[in-house]
Amino acid sequence: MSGRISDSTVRRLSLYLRMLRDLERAGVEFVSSSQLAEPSGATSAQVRKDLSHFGSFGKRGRGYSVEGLVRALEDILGLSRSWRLALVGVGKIGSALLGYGGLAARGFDVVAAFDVDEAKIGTRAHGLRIRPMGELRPVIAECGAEIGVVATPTEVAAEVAAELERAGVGAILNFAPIELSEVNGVPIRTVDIVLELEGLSYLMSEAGRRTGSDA
Amino acid sequence: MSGRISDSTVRRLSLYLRMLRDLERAGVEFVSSSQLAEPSGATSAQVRKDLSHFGSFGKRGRGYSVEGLVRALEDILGLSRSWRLALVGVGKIGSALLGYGGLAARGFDVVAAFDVDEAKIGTRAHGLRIRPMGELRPVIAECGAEIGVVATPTEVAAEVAAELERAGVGAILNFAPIELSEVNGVPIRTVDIVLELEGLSYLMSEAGRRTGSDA
DNA sequence: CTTGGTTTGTGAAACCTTTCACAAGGGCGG
DNA sequence: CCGCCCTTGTGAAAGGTTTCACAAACCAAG
Repeated sequence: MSGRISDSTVRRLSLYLRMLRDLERAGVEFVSSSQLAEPSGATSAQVRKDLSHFGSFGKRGRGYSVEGLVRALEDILGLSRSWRLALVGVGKIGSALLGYGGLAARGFDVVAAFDVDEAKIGTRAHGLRIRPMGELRPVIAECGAEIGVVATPTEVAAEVAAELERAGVGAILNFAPIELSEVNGVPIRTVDIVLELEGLSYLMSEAGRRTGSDA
Repeated sequence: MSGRISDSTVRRLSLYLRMLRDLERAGVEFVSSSQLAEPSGATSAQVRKDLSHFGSFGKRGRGYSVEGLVRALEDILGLSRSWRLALVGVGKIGSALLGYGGLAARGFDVVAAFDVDEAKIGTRAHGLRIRPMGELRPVIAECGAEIGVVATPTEVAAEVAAELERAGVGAILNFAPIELSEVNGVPIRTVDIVLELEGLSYLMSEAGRRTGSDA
């Protein structure tokens, strides 16, 4: 067991955990790998392989204890604790994040928000005071935020990410449509809506080319 | 050349195109695969392989014509036209999308918006009238939207996606934290912020385990 | 026209992920 | 306690993606 775990495996673990929590709430006690596989579009073998990287959690002939596996996955994914987020850029996307209750509900608390806009600084957005960029380092140090969120215009995203790293965050979530390069081992995930739309555009064009070209 | 193109290849093509457009704006005429590779974190060989699936676009010894490759990639990705989006759910995320100019700037126009909330229906958000869910089918048919955007609560996301499919969209972008299964060949991309954060949580916990466990 | 420096396009190799298939183990009814 | 059915955990096989490495092609200079 163990080794380097692929991104896709970790993604699936999150999906398994989601389903397991639903099952736990529903009072189910045991679940099989094939039941677990269904909602994430995986196969039962994949579920078992994914889990086998971390240990042996099931009972042969019986399946997995829902409660046991929930705890195990929370441990593996680092979700038995909550994480503090520092948001940079309180524009459209930043505000939406602040107002999105789903984050706090899943253990991701936005504890600080920053912006360059003088008009916004000092005001409150969803109960959080917006601070000037100059305070980024001390405030992050003080409140102990572990994850930085970049919700700024593209032009300054790289600079902001670097500043967040210097401020000591352990990971960065980026919403700007730019590929930020991970440095100092601080992992970065980019959520790029335009990229997703372009992927769909490709698939639709491709489909059109296949069915429509022989007219 | 050609065959089934992987998701990751298509993602990279989008990134190449972004860089190429910058270069075109800057007046650069030729670019090599290694220059093109840098910002997306790919290798020069990967750039060449990615492009080779679609044809032969470069000149040996010289590189790629920036303008030529921009046009070629726009064609491949289906971006020489613009696409119409129909948004379902004008809550936090939906509003942020409506207000985000980056979409229209890149050829993705939101042409219709729907919600169940009686208080919102009939009002305007960023210049677009919000319509009741009951009008979804006729309105989508009328305005010819090709892409449906699901920005609803998780509980109704699957139902909404199915309804969008029935209304005739060719692809779906989903913001609800649920894995929607593609049916009838209508591709679905999910943007799942919590999943990304959990991925970061895993990496940070892993890093902590490695460096911190031998204390 | 020839030579030298450069970069593409591409098979082959290396690497990584997913699927297969089955032995090993566990529970339950009798 | 025994035998049957079920499901896990896992090597091996298959399938896919990335990297390597080099011949073929192009440009420019002489």
